[in-house]
Amino acid sequence: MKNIRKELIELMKSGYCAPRIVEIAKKLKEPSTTIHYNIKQMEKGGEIVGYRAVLDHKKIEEGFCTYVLISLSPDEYTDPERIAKELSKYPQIEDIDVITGGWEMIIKVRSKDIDEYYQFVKNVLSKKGIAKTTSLNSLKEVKSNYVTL
Amino acid sequence: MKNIRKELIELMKSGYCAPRIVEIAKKLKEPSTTIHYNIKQMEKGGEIVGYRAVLDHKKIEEGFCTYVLISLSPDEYTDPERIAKELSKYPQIEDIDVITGGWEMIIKVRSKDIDEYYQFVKNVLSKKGIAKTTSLNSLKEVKSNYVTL
DNA sequence: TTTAAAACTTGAATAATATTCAAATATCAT
DNA sequence: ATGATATTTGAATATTATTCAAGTTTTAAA
Repeated sequence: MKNIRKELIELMKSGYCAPRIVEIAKKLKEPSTTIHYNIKQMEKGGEIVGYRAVLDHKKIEEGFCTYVLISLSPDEYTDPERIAKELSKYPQIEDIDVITGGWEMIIKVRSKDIDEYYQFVKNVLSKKGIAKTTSLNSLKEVKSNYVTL
Repeated sequence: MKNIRKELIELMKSGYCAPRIVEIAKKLKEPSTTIHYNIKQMEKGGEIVGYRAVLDHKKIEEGFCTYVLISLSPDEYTDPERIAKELSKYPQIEDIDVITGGWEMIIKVRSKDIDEYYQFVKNVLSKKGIAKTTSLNSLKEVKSNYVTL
């Protein structure tokens, strides 16, 4: 056995997928060439950024999901995007938003378990510029990526 | 013109997409039938829930993104999933998690603008059982769905 | 260690789908 | 109104997914 499934999942997490033009055409009762044309236009226009698989993270060793509210140190207030972009390279992070309210940033992190998450906190969230973090751990994922689980 | 693009987007938000088996096979340098077999197995096993388009919400009239921290009233503590499941039917909500910490639930909501969001708050977040909400508005989406924007 | 069942891999053939093309139609800007 | 640009569409072609059957590996139990 080759155990390529981890690699498969990594690839399909953010690409290597495509729209099903014929199925959409049937659903909307339009010619498939019309659907094709419109989708290509939306890709060119940037409305559609890509295509990906929706995964059940409990089943792929990523069952530990945390939302982290992040407070930056005062000297970073002027450019929260700098730290946000630095964080974006970590594959464990699914979402990053700069926000209003009592914190400057929120991120969504996926790890195998609390031990792996602790490693992530030590390695990534200890960066200078990050003053304080509040971890909100997911007890039950009810809806993810518009899909009710 | 038919303006089917809204419908296209709604369909592709949570389905009507598929993996690109030949591309994956080339990338991993494996026969496409092997990739096909393994992906089908992961679909049957539930690791892969579906396939969807990743969208630039700023460009599709959904530029207003809010994370809402939700406190439930004490009599709902025993079953936070009941309200979570009720909320899951609203198409504006991308994610719902029951969480630990100072709140019982977090949701991610997409709307056109603050007016539309206000309608959502009035219509949806006024449900009995929800005691208090804290809205964290996204000022800048840096990473979404594992894709850096 | 042997053995049989189950799971996985793979190439060849086929079925299904995406893409290209060209012509017709509709929309837009002036 | 009018020319330019964008969209729709069917037919032809190119590409890709799927099925199938045979071989191989892994697993579990004696």
